[in-house]
Amino acid sequence: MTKPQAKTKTKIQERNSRAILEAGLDVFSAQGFRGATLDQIAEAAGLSKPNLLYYFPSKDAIYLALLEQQLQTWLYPLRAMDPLGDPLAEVMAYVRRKLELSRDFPRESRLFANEILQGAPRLMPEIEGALKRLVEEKSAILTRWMSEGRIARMSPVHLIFAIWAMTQHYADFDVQVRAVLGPGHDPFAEAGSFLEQLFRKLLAP
Amino acid sequence: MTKPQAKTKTKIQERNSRAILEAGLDVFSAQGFRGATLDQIAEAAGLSKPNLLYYFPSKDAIYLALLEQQLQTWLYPLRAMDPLGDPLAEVMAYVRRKLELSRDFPRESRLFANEILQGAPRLMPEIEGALKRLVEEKSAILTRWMSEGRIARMSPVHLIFAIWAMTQHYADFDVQVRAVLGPGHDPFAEAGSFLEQLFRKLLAP
DNA sequence: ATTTATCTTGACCGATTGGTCAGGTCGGGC
DNA sequence: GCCCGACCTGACCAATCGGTCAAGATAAAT
Repeated sequence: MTKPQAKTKTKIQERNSRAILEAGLDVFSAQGFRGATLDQIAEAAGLSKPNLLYYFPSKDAIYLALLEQQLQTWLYPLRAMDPLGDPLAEVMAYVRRKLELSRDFPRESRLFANEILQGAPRLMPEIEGALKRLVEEKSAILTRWMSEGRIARMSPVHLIFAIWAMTQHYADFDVQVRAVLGPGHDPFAEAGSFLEQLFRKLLAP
Repeated sequence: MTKPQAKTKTKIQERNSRAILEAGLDVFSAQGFRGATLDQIAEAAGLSKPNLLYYFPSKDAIYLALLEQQLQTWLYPLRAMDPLGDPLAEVMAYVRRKLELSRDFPRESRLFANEILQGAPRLMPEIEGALKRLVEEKSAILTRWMSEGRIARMSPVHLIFAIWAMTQHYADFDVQVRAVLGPGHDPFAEAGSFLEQLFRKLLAP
């Protein structure tokens, strides 16, 4: 009777919802929220606009569903940093995983970049809440490792910022990176060994 | 008889063109090209929309004028890197100047970030031309310094990318940086000493 | 086979978009 | 005072925006 619910989805609901989110990711990540249009998303999803609005009540709902859906994936690598592991190995693994995310999910990276660039109007609660707590938790671990002399002493939060900045740069500014490098380069492979070198040197006590 | 030309501007032309570009910078940097509207720009400039279009023929023209106007300022710090100077001091000075640009001109930084995020449709010629040549020129200098053993050996282009990524991060993702740091922090001051430490250690031969 | 809930669409709506235009106002030179 | 070009505006336009709706097509359950 009512609009499709999350529970007990039919095959068609499953397929079309997925197609809409996939199309929305394409369009929102490339144009930002305001720049994207329902017509673009509908066409990319292979649906008519009214049919698209049969599955999601509004443009806003699609966008919010995308942000929510991708946030956990995006934070996972930092969550995975193990307080019991070897400090250098843990940080390097984080850098590597974050760069892999940039390489394999550049649209998701640009989706967040667009949102934050425009003041994070819809993501601010998550940033001030879950993200801030996660950074504080991992900062405490980094600080402990530093005071134990296992990695060099520095601001742990700005270390995390540096990892974010440099890995996401290769996703968000991909066209600039490729244009400046010119043909015959593999940006992500080169970035991998460059960042390996950079952080290994930086973290050495 | 014709529309106002660049040459022999009247006082009013001077004042209104400036107000439009200032307002356009505000709106375009906050909303991106597609998200910005002429009404928003006109209101921010204190002009009516038809009057705004008396000074610039189109939305596109305002946007292009802004990109062009700011590009030189944005590239200047890299241009200023002196091949005859002390390698470490020159690179550190570049980092410092780039961070100052992020601090003092965050709107300009976000304007470019928005443009490149969306595939640099209007800036690609400049990126492939002037910017690429500039990076190649400075990369050659960095490479020479490295082979002379004056700074550590690494990919010079990715070193430049790292400087861009980390300094612009503090402008483009300002709201995230402040939200995660919480109150009682001066992001740019902290970033200054963090980046000083990072690059000094990285560049040490 | 018929009912019933799910799925899909063309036509449409008011609001907003970038942009036009005819005509009005203003200020400085004569 | 008058004139002329620079400056400014209300009214308007076609296109596009996010979203609605009634009715038709399709599939699933009985």
